[in-house]
Amino acid sequence: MAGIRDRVRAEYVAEITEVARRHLAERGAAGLSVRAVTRELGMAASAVYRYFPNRDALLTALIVAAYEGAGEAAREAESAVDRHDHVGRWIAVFRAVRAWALAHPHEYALIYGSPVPGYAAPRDTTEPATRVVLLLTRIAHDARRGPGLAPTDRPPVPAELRADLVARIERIAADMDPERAAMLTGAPPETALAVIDGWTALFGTVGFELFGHYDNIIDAREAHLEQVARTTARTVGLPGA
Amino acid sequence: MAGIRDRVRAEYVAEITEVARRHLAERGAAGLSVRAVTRELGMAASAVYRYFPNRDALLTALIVAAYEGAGEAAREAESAVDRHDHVGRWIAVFRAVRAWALAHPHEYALIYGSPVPGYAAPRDTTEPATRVVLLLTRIAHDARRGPGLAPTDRPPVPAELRADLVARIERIAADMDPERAAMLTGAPPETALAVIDGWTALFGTVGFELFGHYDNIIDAREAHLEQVARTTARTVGLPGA
DNA sequence: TCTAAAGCGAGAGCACTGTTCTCGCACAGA
DNA sequence: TCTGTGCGAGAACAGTGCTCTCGCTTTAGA
Repeated sequence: MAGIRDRVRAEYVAEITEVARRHLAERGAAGLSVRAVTRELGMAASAVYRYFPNRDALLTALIVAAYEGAGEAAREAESAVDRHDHVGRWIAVFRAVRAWALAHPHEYALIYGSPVPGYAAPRDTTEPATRVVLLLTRIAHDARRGPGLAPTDRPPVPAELRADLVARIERIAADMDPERAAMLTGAPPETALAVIDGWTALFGTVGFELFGHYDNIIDAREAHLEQVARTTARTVGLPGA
Repeated sequence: MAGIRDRVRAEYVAEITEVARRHLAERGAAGLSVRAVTRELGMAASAVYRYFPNRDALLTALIVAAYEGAGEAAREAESAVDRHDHVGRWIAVFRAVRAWALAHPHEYALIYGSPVPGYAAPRDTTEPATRVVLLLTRIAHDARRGPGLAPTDRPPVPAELRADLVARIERIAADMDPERAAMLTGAPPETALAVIDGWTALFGTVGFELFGHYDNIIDAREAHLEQVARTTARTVGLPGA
């Protein structure tokens, strides 16, 4: 039975996380101080250790929240587009991720910049981290099942990479419900690779913009990101791209 | 006149930077402590402030060193390839950057992960940061001047992005010596865009590998990066890709 | 060559950090 | 109603970046 104490506890965890999230948004991960968070909440610094074992655990909670925020922004934007307009859905995901990143730069940096706590991502973060790439995979899957994917002009995939992709896809699909698994196993590895590379191009481009690597090189940031979206959509073979 | 004092001073700066670089490589940017550095050098913590105004300035020196290390690794690998093998040179750059990143993960994270000091990159870092993209640009330029670039299957570049690219290229070329400027102004903006996107794909892919985003998704990392190199080389239009 | 100025290293000190420990208090469950 | 557990507060520790002052050394100029 979830007693009163558990309820209060969950509320406290949420409260601490929310204040920490705001501090992160304002000052960045390096400037996130558990003492400052507790100060704002009017509690002793040591009290937070009843809820989070250490600062890294607090950061991990923020990492999960950030992945969910980005994934949710992408999902929402994509779902607003006509489901038969596959290119439109693909571009919507790109736009939404960029918009989310610009609105939450520190949270973006936390999840797609240098991993700050340690090197091994905690287990809890792996599932929300895959949301966007799964969304892109679903779009490719829908296009393949519908009008079909257009032939693409890509270098042949070497055997080693091909075998690796097939093996990985099967292992991931094995842990999924059948409906989602079919989304993965149905497509040829070339398509999976194109989706992965499109996903990488999305975050690579947004990251380069956000971290200043395009300063003095590209000014039309939005137009550029959309061009990257169109180019990767064509590489995947989305019809009409 | 460069007095003895200036010489000693330069040596001290180099010594501090070197120890700091080693600490960075071992413990990462977050674990870089100026006190620890001075301790190892047997000097008082306050003494370092005679050479660097603050910790961020020390980090900036390390950022410059890291950019130079990555750029030098790329340049060296590229120069070892037959200059007429444009695809080979392109792939060599990709391989070299990845190898450097794997060998220097914390330094890679410092320059291509989240910007840790502030948001505006110090002036000194902008020049070394462009080395790799300039190298890729030169390869495309050499191919265009030699056998010519193959036609590529890309979505048309919208007018806004096109105009921005042309304007940016001219502004950058205006600050260069004529020989290097020709490398930029000669090519159509489509080629420049393909090079920029290839550069982005390179660091996006390497970053995703290094920061764990490919965990459980791609295992054949080297083969994948080379596939990305081939794909981007084809998008640029390098003959034979 | 002598002197004033500038550069320098050491040390103390400040305000801050994450984290641990101990102490009472309050409350949930038997 | 009693008791053990969970909890918050506060002190304490080791560490951080950084500033300031104090003498000493080296430099530059008259």
